[in-house]
Amino acid sequence: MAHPKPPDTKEKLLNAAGEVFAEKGFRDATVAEICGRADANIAAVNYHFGGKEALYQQTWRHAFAQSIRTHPQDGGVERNAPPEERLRGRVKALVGRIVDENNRDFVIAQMEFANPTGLLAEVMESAMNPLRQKTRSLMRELLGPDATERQATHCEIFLLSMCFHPPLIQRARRRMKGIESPAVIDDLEMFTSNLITFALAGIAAVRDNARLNWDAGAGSTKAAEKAS
Amino acid sequence: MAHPKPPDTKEKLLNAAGEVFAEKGFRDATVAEICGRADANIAAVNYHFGGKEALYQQTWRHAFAQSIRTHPQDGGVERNAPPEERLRGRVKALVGRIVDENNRDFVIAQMEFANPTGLLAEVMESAMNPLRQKTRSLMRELLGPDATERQATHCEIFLLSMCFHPPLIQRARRRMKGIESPAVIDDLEMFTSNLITFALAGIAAVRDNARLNWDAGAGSTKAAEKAS
DNA sequence: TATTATTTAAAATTTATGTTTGAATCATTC
DNA sequence: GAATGATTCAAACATAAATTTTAAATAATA
Repeated sequence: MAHPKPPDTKEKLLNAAGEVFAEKGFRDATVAEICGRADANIAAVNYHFGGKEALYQQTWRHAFAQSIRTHPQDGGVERNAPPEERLRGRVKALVGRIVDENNRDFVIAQMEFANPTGLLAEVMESAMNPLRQKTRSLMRELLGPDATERQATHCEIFLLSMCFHPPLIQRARRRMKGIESPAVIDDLEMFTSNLITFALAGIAAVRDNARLNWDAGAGSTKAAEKAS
Repeated sequence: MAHPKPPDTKEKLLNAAGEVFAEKGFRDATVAEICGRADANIAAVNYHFGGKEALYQQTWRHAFAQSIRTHPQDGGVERNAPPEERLRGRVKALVGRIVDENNRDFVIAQMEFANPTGLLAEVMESAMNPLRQKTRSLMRELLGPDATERQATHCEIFLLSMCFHPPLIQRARRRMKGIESPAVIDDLEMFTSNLITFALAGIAAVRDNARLNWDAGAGSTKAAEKAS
């Protein structure tokens, strides 16, 4: 039935496609360039994947899987470690994964968020949901029982924001080489360290507010709103 | 010398261009559609702006200026108010500006960060620098004299991340209407309130670490590194 | 060797969009 | 109210590219 030793053209295409899509986005990437970088014929994409769109989806999946494999999500922290340590592990892993120069999936995901093609919606959702669920339950653990669902949502997005946004800015700065960059993340260890300090204190503060039954006391003192 | 009452075609073009560029990005936006939405002839862009690229730049400037005008940066807080209050004001203003459905400049800027055309690098830099300077000095005030330059940089980017990223996610969720969204920011007041609580505590924690002459004590206890 | 998988080069197909132009229209000025 | 210049218009221009298909050639297995 012909399963000739895979000449890994498919693999080469996935890697080349990762590069090109990450550099130019879906629309500006050309199959010609992808095939060029993969040392493959121009027809290879259609033969192996059936078209540019299918290649795009499989490329993201491939890149994400590889990226997760390289940077295990728990950051090497035991499952039964205290939540603060587990958070530290996850953040280290996440930031490390994003800052990795070989990362493709995050870069592509950013483009997709800013200017969606719609092709990755399901793929990304299904791939990222499990990760987000874990972050969420960890956050609930740290926030304690008094925090509202909304507060948990906010803290979760605050944390992820601090992991996602700085690398984005860093990449952008590098591309516009005109500006000698102060380098947002010049020492990853120190960056994540400050990030954890900042985040744990932030979470604690929100938790303390919750314990006092304020929904984060602003100028307007609103009555408590317990989880839905 | 012919200064006929301006039929504000130019203005209409800037607004239409704002819409279209924010929806599709520079490359996928067509002057045809822009002129269409502006009820102008297809040649109008070239007549008034000299080309699509020049229109893009002027559109961003226009959108940014209008956006800043609608949401004054200090959030209505007195210049001599305590720094915590001034921070609250700035964050409210910033988030309000970004979440505003009429906002174009932020959306365009995000695309530019994720997938740069290069056309807005200077424009954006010059427009946003003054704002960032103020945030920076405010941050130094809150961090006190013991914090390193790097810590100030990190805290600044943490704060901005929490302001920038959540609205981005929210917009993305809305576009992919397939998913009934938990709505990250359903109550702006409460969101900024939690954000401020979180951020002030985070800043305080980093400041306390700095006072102890640790550069944000991670596992590795590094010697203090005072500001450059 | 028969059969299938894969690669190749070239052509087919499809689709577009920014820009220009020269005439027509409008508004102002003298 | 003619002259002048700003603005608008419809149509064509010019340039361009990029995905997909095809049919033949090659390589690899059984």
